[in-house]
Amino acid sequence: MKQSQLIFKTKKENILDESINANLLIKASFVKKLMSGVYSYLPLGNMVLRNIESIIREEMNKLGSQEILMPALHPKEPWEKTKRWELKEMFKIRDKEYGLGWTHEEIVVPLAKEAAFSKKDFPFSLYQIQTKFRNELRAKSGVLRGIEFLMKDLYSFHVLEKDLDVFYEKVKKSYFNIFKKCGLEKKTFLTLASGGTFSKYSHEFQTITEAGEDQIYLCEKCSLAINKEIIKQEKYQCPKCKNKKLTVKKAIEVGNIFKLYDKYTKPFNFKISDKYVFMGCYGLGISRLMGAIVEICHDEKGIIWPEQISPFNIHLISIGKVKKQADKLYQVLQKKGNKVLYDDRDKNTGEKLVEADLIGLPIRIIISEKTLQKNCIEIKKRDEKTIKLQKYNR
RNA sequence: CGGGGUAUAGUGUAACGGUAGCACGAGUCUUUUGGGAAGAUUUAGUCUCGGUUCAAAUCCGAGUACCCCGACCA
Repeated sequence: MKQSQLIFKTKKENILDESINANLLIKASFVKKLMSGVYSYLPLGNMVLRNIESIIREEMNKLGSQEILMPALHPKEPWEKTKRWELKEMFKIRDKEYGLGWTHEEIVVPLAKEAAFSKKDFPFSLYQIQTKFRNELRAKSGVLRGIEFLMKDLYSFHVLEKDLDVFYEKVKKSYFNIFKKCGLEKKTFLTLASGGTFSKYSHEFQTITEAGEDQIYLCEKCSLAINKEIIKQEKYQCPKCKNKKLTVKKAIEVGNIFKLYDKYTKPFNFKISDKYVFMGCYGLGISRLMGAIVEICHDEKGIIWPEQISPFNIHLISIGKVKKQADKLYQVLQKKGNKVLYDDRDKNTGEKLVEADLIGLPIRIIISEKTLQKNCIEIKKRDEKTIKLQKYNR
């Protein structure tokens, strides 16, 4: 894509009173804040979301899960069955007869019940990538905590409890594959959290960052983390290896998985051979992941996108009067299968370089009169300081 | 949802109850072209509703929005 055609341009001014992710994403025009906790995703930001989605889809499909898309607009009745209609998370609209979905157990359980009648149908799982609405009265921290946000939610159904256990463990692994591709693997920890009334533990996936709103207690021995709720029950020791030296860190919860057992299959009377179906749910905040990536992957100059997340892999920048040669190089790079953002604008060099660092694509290629004199182009990785010259015959 | 604060142009700010100004940004043109360059020129604002007053950005009331602390959450 030619940068001259990018409608939303980077901003020079810093945004005050905002988190790092909001400042950088707004400044580089990946997002635009519409109101507190609600953002528009502009072309570059939208590309990032799509990239995160495709990483997730790949992993979900490996789990054998099938993708569906449920409505965001829900009727009151199923929520009354589970006694969750009155929870504060629900945005109620149209004389409070409809609600905007903040999770989808109430919709997916009746859906699954209609489809699965015999033991042969099990186990199975369904997932969706969809906009959720959650009536947080205090949205903050940029895209880390929206009242409207993009989420992947996966629901699994099992006749046997041990099948639920097996699937649950598979999801854990699959989530770590996702975090790895998102460049968050070193900072993201499996965290023990309360399972609510129906199981001892659930698991959160917490990414360590100063922007995080949670505190986790990290066991350096077995890299398990424990959240605030659990730490008191466990008397300040690691439940796994009994280590008492725990480090407190600020973190953001990017995912949460629960064994729900029959909590939601019971109210909807979803049974196979007279026993309630076992269920698990597995959430992953996609827009929140985007924010977490920015919080982790940036320097004082701007964002440093991990390869698989970046909207483009190459930022081609022309300096000076080399339009013909640069246009040609743009074509050549694309033909080799690269996704290229081509800064073809007639702008001051400094501005182009500063903007490139801000936007944060993994590889920067410069073509200028200077490099062409040596029959070269200049290649620099965003996360490295060294500049390499590479032979290039125009 | 509890507590506190703020509201003037895209952003940041100024104006005693008496002419809404400055800087940055953005647009156009020219020059410049290896780290947000220079000149010329243009653009745009008092959150909403009500009250007090000869006169309100300024004082008062209500609403709304935003920010901060807490609670909750992907």
